[in-house]
Order: sequence, then C-alpha cells, then structure tokens
Amino acid sequence: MEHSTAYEIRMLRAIRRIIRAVDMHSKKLQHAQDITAPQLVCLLTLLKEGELTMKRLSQLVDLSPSTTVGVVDRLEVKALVQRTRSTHDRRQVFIGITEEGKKLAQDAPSPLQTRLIEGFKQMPESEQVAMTQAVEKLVQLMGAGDIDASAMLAIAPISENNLTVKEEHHP
Amino acid sequence: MEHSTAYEIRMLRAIRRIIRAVDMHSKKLQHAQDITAPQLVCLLTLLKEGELTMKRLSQLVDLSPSTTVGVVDRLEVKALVQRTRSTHDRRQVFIGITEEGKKLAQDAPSPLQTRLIEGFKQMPESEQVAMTQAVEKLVQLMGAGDIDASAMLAIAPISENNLTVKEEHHP
DNA sequence: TAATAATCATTCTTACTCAAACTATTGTTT
DNA sequence: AAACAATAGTTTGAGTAAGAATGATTATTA
Repeated sequence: MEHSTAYEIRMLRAIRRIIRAVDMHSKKLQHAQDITAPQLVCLLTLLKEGELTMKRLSQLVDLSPSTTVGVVDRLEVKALVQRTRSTHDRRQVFIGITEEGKKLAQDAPSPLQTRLIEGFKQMPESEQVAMTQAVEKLVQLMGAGDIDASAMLAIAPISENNLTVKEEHHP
Repeated sequence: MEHSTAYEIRMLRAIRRIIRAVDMHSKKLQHAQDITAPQLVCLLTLLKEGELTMKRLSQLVDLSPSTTVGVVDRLEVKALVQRTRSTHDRRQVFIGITEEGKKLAQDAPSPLQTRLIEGFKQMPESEQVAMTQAVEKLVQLMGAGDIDASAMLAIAPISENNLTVKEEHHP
C-alpha cells in the first residue's frame, strides 16, 4: 500500500461504495418486492432468452454456476421459474420462466437504482459515453472478462480526453 | 427494462463484473495470504488510524457495523487485532492492531488487484483523473456518497410513466 | 430519582458469492 | 466392453453483507 497513488485510494473507496450501494438497493428491493437484484437479473434474462441451461444462464448473468444454482433455487420456491430435465442429455436441466414469473418480470423495477438511471439520463450523451467507457475500462483493467466487442464498436471517440481503450487480447 | 438505454445495460453489466472481480481477487488473496480484502482493508485502516471503535471503523471502511463485527472477529481469531473495552464508556470497544497484525499489514499486497494498479500507473495522469472522476461520479449518482443520510432512493417500477424524465427533483 | 430515550456492540437470520468436492451422465480410448 | 476422461448440475464450507432484535450502558427527561 505504501506505493499507492492518491487515485488508487480514491478508486478503491469508490468501488467499495458502489458495491455497498448495489447491495443495499438489492435489500431494499427484497423488502418492497420480495425479490433481490440477482434474482431479478436472472428472471429478466430468462424472460428475454427463453429456456436456458444452468451453465448458459450463469454466463449471461456473470455469476458462477454454484451461485446461480442458489438464486434459481429461490426463484423456484417462489414458483417464478421451473426446472425441466433434458431428455436428450440427462445431465442438462432447462430453466424456464413461469407465467407468474413473466408477470413479475414485466412490471418489476430495474435492478439498477432509479436514482442512477434518472441521473444518467439527464447527463449529456457525451458524458454518458465517457462514463460508460471509463467504467468499462476499469473492468478491463481488472481482467474482469471481455466486454462484448459489439458494444465497443458502437462508440466513436468523442473528445480528446476520452479514454483510449486498448485492444488487448481477445479470442 | 425494455426502455433502458444501451448505456444503462452496459453500465449494469460493468458494475456486476467489477463486483465479481473484486470478490474473486479477495478469494485469491485468502488462498495465498490467509486474509481477505475486507479484512485487509480493516487492518490497514487500523494501522493508519490507530485504535478505533467498532462504529468508527465501520464508517471508515464503508461497511455496516454488523458486518464489521464479523470481519474483526476473524482478525481477532488470527491474533492480528485485539479488543479492549473502554473504561470511560463501557459500551465502546477499542480495536487495536497487534504487532503481528502490523507485520502482516506492512508487507501485504494491495487489496486492489495488481493488474489494475499496474494498468492504472501506466495510464497518463489525465486519464487517471478522468477515470477516477467518472467512477466517483457514478458513486454520486448512486447516492452512495451520503450513506448516513438515509435518503436512499425510493423504489419505483420502471415503466413508460416514470421513464420520461420529468423535471422535478433535484439536489 | 425513576422512567425513558439513545447509543454501542453484538447476535440472528437471510441471501449472495466463490472454489472445491461430489454425483450422474455422456463421450472417448484402448 | 471396460477404463478413462469430460461435462452438467449440485452440495458444502467459508466469508461477506445488511437489517432486525437484543443486552448493556449512558444520557435525558419527567
């Protein structure tokens, strides 16, 4: 730590606060709607994509398989999703959203905080871009997985001080 | 979700990945050094600030008191910190770092990933500034800056109605 | 002074998170 | 076909996280 720059420390603190804010929002969601953010993200993914295997779902929501099992368990208890064992490959299990799940998913609040969304929309688009890129660059620096290439292509450079995103590796 | 902008979705995904990367790095730390990121952050705070009460520590590390108790418990079991009940106010407990704790804290790796730090240092300072500011702005938008002011956002469903940005709020 | 309120640390409960170990099934090699 | 490896899902263990409830103590008020 003794060689840390001031920016590193600020960054660390900022990240902690983001994590905490996300968690607290999830808890609030749970209280108000009886569903947590990870559960909602899974549900919305199933709504959009249809039936999925456990592995595929866990990839799409950026959670490990073991974590996803627990989330799906809780959704299943609430009858928002259902599991069906595949007949072709009996190792696989398809997870599908139920009618009740669809209903909930359709008028559920966003897993992102309303306040963030509001604030985000009020920013000029150039700032939205810059901010998104900054956070995505952070993800890249952390080695937290590859951002969709398509998403990166969609953005054109905006100003001279926008963040240069190096094309690192990428299979 | 159907009215979310592309940037919102990317932001959500980026945040999830950051959280996951931080967690995975913490697990890696635990495996290699027998200490986790939250534990290390607490330890470093105690090294820097000296004896602290539970409440003060939890504020400094951005964790709730109940969470901090558990972290301190684990540090105490490893004899890296010690608790002393205050004599003036017997409700308070002072948490101090031990010699062993100091030793570990001094040559422990950063709670932030090396890869992130390296990458960060290689960026021109203008980019470091821009990135830090962007992330801090995100924190601000989330309302994660003033956690004490329990004026956390109310949860509103996302639908046509409230996605149209009305001018109504503010500070 | 006695009752009440506020504060601090803690415990309890629920949920999330991962890696590692485990079970069942399918695929490949010999 | 038997042995082996690979894959899919799950269970287990440890840690993180917050809120609600609790116990002890201090401060305030009637």
